[in-house]
Amino acid sequence: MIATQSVYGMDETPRGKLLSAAARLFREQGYDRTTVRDIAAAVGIQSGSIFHHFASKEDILFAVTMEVIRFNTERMRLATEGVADPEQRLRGLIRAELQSIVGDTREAMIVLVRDWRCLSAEKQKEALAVRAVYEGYWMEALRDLKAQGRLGDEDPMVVRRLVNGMTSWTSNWFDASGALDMDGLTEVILRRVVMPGAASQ
Amino acid sequence: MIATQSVYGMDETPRGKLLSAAARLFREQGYDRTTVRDIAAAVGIQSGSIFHHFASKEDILFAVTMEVIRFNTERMRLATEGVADPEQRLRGLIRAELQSIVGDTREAMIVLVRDWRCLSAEKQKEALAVRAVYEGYWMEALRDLKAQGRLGDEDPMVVRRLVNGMTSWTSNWFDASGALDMDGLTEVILRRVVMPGAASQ
Amino acid sequence: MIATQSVYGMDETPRGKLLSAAARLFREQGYDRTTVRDIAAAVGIQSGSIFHHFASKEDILFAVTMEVIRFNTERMRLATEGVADPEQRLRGLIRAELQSIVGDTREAMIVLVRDWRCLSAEKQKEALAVRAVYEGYWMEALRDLKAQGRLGDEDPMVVRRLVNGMTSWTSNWFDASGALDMDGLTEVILRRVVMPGAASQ
Amino acid sequence: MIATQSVYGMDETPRGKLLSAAARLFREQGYDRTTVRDIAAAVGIQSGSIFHHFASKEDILFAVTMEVIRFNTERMRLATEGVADPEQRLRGLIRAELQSIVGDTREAMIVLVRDWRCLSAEKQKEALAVRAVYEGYWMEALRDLKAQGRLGDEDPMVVRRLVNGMTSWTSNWFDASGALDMDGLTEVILRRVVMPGAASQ
DNA sequence: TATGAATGAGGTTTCATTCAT
DNA sequence: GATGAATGAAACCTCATTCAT
Repeated sequence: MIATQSVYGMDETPRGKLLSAAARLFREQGYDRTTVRDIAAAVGIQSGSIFHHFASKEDILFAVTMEVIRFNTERMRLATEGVADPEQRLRGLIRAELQSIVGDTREAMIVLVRDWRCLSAEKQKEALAVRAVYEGYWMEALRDLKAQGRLGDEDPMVVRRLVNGMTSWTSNWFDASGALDMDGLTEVILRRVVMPGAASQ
Repeated sequence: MIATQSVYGMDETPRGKLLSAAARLFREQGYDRTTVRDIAAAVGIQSGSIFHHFASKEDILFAVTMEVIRFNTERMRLATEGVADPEQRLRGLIRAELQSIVGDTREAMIVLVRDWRCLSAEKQKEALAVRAVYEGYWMEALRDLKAQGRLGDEDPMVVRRLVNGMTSWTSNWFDASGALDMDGLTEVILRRVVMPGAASQ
Repeated sequence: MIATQSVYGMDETPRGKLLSAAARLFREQGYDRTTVRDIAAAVGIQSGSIFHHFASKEDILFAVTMEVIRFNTERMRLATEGVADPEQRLRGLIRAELQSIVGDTREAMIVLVRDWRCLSAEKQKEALAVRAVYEGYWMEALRDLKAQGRLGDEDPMVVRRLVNGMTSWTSNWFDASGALDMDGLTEVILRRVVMPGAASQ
Repeated sequence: MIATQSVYGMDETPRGKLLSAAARLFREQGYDRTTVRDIAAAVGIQSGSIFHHFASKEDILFAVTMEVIRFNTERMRLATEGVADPEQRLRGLIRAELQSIVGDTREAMIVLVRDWRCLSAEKQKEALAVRAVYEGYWMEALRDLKAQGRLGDEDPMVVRRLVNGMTSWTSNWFDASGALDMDGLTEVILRRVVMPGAASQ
């Protein structure tokens, strides 16, 4: 269930190495405080050379954003495809979203949320279009769950937002080496969503 | 239950007006992208004059941070004081935290979360010390609730973090003019925490 | 007849000193090859300080352009006002234009012609509007001269352009310390315009 | 009388295409604002490949300069050879110079005048040496004309410079599709030079 | 010959902060 | 307290040129 391949485009090419380094630096220092010299130094080239790969600093942020959205959208697809039971699908989505936020794409996800506003309006729009597919997987599972009466009276959209809040916030506190592991946390969050007494898979 | 007084220190004094303007600008543009000239212009003075009120730009961010933490800590105190039933206390805390995030201290709360890292390590530490009181109210209520068996098997600390995620994230989506109002949302969140079948207020 | 006051705006203020230095450097090296550091160094300030006086490097070029157009337009006005005879007016205009090109505003005039294209389209338009008054003095004199039959069959507009070519080009060859002085050259050019046998002043 | 062959060296070879493209771009944007990438893109190669044809960017400007000087010097030779009457020779020279400035070598001639200073002192000297032949044709004709008394008291050298100004400036205003064509303009300029009452062709 | 990634110096501009008035 | 010119470090980005392939 856990994606093990590396993020698309963050490979061993010069461009891929730049993206990985940029994601890490953006996460550590924030987009505005990371200089192109920082990024260049992290991969061992001169700052001017960056502009053979990206048109501007913002373009690097955009690339990081798009790669991580695409990668995690694909992860959501894999987490739900062929799974009939909506609760099971929801479990997969929560688990996958946690994985993206505290696991392999951790750096880029934090950047995505925090430095979103550093993208121009056009680029935000472009990224949102891709992001819509991602949210589609969630809404489909939650609506199915509601149809089965396992969401009580709650609005699936509101539930999605509350879950999104719970998962996003884990970047501020979750410690993989602590007592609670990712599977355990997945179940805790799932219990916040699915009605306990209700019928199941 | 809703605090109506203005945030301490964000009054009609020159200093207070600077803080209000800074909070708004920081929220709109981010701390790094807001210049001291922007802030000065917003209150009708010259940029050099700001340094008669604050030692540095970072000091303005720190002041905004401290004011909002102190103000909201006081709000938590008021929301719980004299309330015996832990569920009722929790309801008050959720309601108050939502108020702080999407209501009167909205601007500063977003800044607090997003631009936290722009504070020096020392200032972060100082702010965290004050913040501890705030978190104390939450943990007390949750532990009492657990003692009553109304939290199931969940770890109160984990629950607090999930709730914090849910409330914080509302800044990204909650619309006060929508179908769901703040009291309604309070109940939805409360239901994610308190066991349904269990005895109550 | 010769203007002796200094060019408006190129005075002893910081801004004025910057404009004089910029005009000289632009003339010597061209606009593109002159750096703001060059200009700043020429007046003994740091490069960043330039931007308290001008919004951009192009703005400096624009200021030089506008000052010299305004100054020389005023010079044309003085050269013709109260002079009834059109040949005499034309003599004054030629003399004044030579003065502007090889005399006191020499630096800026060369810049005006050569680096004109470095101005944005909007700024070019704005400068041209002011320049129109300048050309008005010429056309008025030449049309009066034609009405007196002292221009033969020539089109006054074409004559103006040929004169403008002759005067502008002097910046490439005229040597004030040579055998031909400015008054002498004025007469030579005037003879290229006014029909010899015709009646005169 | 009008040269119809293309400028030497600006042929269909890679080098020739580069020179044509460079002349056009230099004219449109100025030498300093034209990048080697612009030039390379205009002929469909990569910027690095330019340096197989020219040692440096300045070398391209120098080549454009030399080609156009050589080509127009040859045009002057053809315009005067075998013509005995000096006025007739002068007419040919004016016509040929206009042709070079507003006709076939328009782009390069504007560059020659405007970006002359972008050449190193050595290259300027080398180009001037070739240019001397060109000016020789003019001085010969004007001295002969003076010897015939058809230049009045004017200094032939000064007259040459005034004519040069008139012809050069046409690049700023002459419109081949206007009422005045190149032959008409030739006569207007010629009348500025040759004494009217004097004997002629 | 052609490519295209890389260089590295240098360009314009920004901006928090200082300080004489 | 307020001003506003000045600082000076540092930011993003450009671009002629090189060179391994």
